[in-house]
Amino acid sequence: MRFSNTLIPTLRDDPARTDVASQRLLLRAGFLRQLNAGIFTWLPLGFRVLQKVEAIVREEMQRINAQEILMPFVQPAELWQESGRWEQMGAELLRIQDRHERDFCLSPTHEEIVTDLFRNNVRSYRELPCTYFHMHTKFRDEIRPRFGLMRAREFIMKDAYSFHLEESTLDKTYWDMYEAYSRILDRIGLDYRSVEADNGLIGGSSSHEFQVLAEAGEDVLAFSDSSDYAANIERAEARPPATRPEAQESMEKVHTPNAKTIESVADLLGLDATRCVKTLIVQGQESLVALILRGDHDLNELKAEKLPGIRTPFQFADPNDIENSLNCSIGSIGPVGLEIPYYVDRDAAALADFVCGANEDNYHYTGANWERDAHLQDIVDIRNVVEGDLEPNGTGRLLLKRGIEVGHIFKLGRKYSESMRVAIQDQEGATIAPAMGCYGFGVTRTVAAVIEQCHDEAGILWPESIAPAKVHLISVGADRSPEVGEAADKLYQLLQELNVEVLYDDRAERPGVKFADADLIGIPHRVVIGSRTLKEGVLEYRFQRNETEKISESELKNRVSASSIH
RNA sequence: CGGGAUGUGGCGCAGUUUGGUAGCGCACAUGACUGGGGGUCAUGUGGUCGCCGGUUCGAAUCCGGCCAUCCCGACCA
Repeated sequence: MRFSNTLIPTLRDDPARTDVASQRLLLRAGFLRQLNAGIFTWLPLGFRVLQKVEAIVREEMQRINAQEILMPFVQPAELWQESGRWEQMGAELLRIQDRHERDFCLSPTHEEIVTDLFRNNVRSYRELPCTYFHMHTKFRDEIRPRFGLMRAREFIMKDAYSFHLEESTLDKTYWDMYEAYSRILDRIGLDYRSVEADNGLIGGSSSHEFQVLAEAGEDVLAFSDSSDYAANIERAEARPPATRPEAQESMEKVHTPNAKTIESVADLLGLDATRCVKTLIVQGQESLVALILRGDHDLNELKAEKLPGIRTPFQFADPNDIENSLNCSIGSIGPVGLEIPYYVDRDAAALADFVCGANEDNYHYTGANWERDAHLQDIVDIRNVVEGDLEPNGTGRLLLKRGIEVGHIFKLGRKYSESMRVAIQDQEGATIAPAMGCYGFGVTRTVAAVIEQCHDEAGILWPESIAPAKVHLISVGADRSPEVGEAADKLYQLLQELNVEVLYDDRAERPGVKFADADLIGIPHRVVIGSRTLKEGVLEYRFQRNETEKISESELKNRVSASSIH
């Protein structure tokens, strides 16, 4: 690949309004261009990286005997109506019509198509279990595309789907997939964690996300400092607190003018927020419902949404409705004498002598105690864990980190096979709907995740596994010294003969420009040929941002081929 | 959808308050000098100022409408 013959429009300045490293560097280094909100063109260098990621994913899918197919991007509405998702999906599903005014959608995922494929073509239990995958463009009309590739509307995902007669094989495929994802990320060279994840509305018994650790990540993950426990904060749990201490104080009503937040109440009373209780009012199915948490804790809406009697989707109550039914405003609510049903978080339930709203504006109680002053039932876990919490089994403490979700595997169960009437006969001739698993891996997002983890001030630092080329060959001063040009051409030739991918910067640019572009592009091995080193009969070599060395041509072969084993 | 911002050559920006017919840096082209970390000088090319309408003798600038992109909140690979 000759630089002079390749579209690599590097930018001297940072593009405007890009505060995520991956987006900034992909644009600056000439890998990617944005066409529209969340829609991108991959330029030659970027496309090569993409293909490398795809190749690794493909190999690992083949290793676990998944069969590669390619399903359509434009899909008829009928299948989506059959599964019920045509109605459920909302605006995220981009709907279009053909010339006959028939409804179609751009595929955000392929459960319907693969299920239809399966029911029309697989007849016997003997063919199960089986797994199909493809790597294809997806379109999700995200409410807010952002962070470049990390939340694009059009993106490439590897999605795999498995079909099973019995749970045991689903379980096996699930863990095969788990191993495959781990291998993919190991091979790329990413620092990642697999975490227990929320299954969302799909349900099922098990779900894991593969999260690449990065500050720019949109997810928060909780890890134990001394065990394997790791979970998305959406579902992470802390060990429940020990038993509640005995009541010491008697309850008193105190005047707390204008103290409407936990912080201001705690300040006013000279107490820590951990001694207070906060009462949030949300929409229930029949009436308003209160959720009671310790003052310093945050509500986890996903956990709350799953409680009986809470309306889905989760919604906080309207402040006017609260005033009307409780006769006091949001900052003054508390469990004592509260006339609507309530749930108490485990940590709030373990408090004694606490402070809470008096259900009367500008008043709070101090020294309140459960059972004596407010009834206590429905003790639940509805808070987000915080750093330092004990992990669920109590052996270590939780740490929080941010991550980019690049993979998600889960067991679908029979949601699609039942709604779409898939029937397979088992050995006894009984007709059953197969269990399914689905396994997504964000290919384009992974490219962004790699850059988030592998870059410095000067540019990208590609791991060798997915770098657009192995060697960046730079000629310096070839335009006025023909020997330099000849030597560089010759080395370019040689490397190609050795099957080493090389980007050859043969432009008549000043050295500074070439070096700056090379730093930006981030190909791991850099070789410079100029009149100085040519005279000495050596090559100037640098690996990533290491010190420059002078090495021989045969040594270069060693360095480059040694690194190709991974 | 709610809140905030921005749209001016390929990129980054000024000009808008106070209307007078578009400018700077980079990039690009040509030439000279220079020659190992984005060099210097000279001469050039390139813009319906997001779109539509209005006010005005005259609009990038004022008014109205629309569109797009970006940032903060709910979605997800």
